Amino acid sequence: MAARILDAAEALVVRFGYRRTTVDDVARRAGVGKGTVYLYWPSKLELFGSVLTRESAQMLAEQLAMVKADPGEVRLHRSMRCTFLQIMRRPLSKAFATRDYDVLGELMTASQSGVRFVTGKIETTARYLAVLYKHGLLADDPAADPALLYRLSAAVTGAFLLEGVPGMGDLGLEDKADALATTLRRAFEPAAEPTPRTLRGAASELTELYEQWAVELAKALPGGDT
Amino acid sequence: MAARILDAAEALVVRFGYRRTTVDDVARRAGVGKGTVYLYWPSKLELFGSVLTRESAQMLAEQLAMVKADPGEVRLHRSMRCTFLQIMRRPLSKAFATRDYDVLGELMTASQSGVRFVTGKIETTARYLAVLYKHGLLADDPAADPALLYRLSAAVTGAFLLEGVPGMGDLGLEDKADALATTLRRAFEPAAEPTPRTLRGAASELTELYEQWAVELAKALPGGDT
DNA sequence: GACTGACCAATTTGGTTCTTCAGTCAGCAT
DNA sequence: ATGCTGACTGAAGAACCAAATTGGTCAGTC
Repeated sequence: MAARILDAAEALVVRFGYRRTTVDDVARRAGVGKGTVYLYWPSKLELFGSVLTRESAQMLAEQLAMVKADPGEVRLHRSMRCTFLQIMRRPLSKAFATRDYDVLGELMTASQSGVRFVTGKIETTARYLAVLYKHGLLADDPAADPALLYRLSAAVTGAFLLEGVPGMGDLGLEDKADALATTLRRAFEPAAEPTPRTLRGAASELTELYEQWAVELAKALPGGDT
Repeated sequence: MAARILDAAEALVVRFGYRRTTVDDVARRAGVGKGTVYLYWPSKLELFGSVLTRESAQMLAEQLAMVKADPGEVRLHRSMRCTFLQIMRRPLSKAFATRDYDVLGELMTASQSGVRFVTGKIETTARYLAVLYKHGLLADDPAADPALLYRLSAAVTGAFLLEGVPGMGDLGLEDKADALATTLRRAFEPAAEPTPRTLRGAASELTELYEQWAVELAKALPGGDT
């Protein structure tokens, strides 16, 4: 039930944007009464926050599968390359990452959902970086260098926000992802290639971290849906 | 006279933003009639475009002075560090770089001024990069790698646009500039330190490029002012 | 001949009414 | 009871229009 409502909300917000999507529309499309929506979420904002949360849970699951298939995927530049492509291919996440106010409206600025979603992401990124460093996959110690997280955020943010600028974007999406990967590998990773053993070690530890995070995300959603 | 009008326009736009600043206000503050403004500029948009152009001319002059004082300043990470600080310390340029729509309004999106200003900057950056590469100060050949300019834009853009995001900005301005410099040095420059001789060579060539550009910017301004 | 400010068309603003929508809750169906 | 619904309400927003501003012009002044 909750999942059906989320499906409806997602489809509508992608098509019409947050502001122009009414709770009534969502309920009708899901084939339930409006009151039912409020049985699961306290407000419109939190409903759409859940849509975002579900998207990020789906992306996390993809990421997890890729790491399991190839431990090399844990490396910062590989992981971020993949994340970049995932986000850019999902209209909602792309709207969020590129700060598309027309689509997300207040959902972007509201202190709930939107921002909490990002701060959660940042916090987990910090833990991810700590693990990478422990396994020698990061050039600098994130614990010793408070600016590291800022540097990484800036480097990644640029790739997303340059998207909205015309004239600069005549590269394919894959090319842009490669560009981001190159920058990250050189700016944040050690010069030497890691051994397969190292990668497996980091992968197993990160798998656990990801799975914990997946559980946390699932807990934030009403019902036990995908 | 043109300079006095530009001074007035600059002061007012910093304080009230483009939309809330009227041409009448500017004229009155400059102590001239409104018609006089239209003797120098064909429209409000171009008047404020000139304000932006003058700012960038001033920054270019500063940059030039620094390169003359220390040829090491031509290195990409040093140059961009300095540019970052210059822009962030000037309210107008900062508003432009951080896409502050409240201050710049249509001045940002209009096909004149704003955008032409940026495309000019990008074009010159391409020439700047070619010179750096020729002198061995850049890891990759910008002519052979069309994504290089994109990579650089993304890396720099991130530093500027992260500014508007709360929670991430608890570093000092200098720290952020250092962070940008670190990322750029590692991601775009050769690992080896350049020799003083190399730097002097690049500096003299770039000085010429900068001076050419300064002339071009001055030509775009009415009158022969600062 | 350099400069001005009253003037005009076009946009913006302020105020008012009418509509829509987020959120609630009494009641229906099962 | 229990799970769900959709009519209801106040508040926010759209639509409308008259009045005020403002970008740009040009006949006239110094």
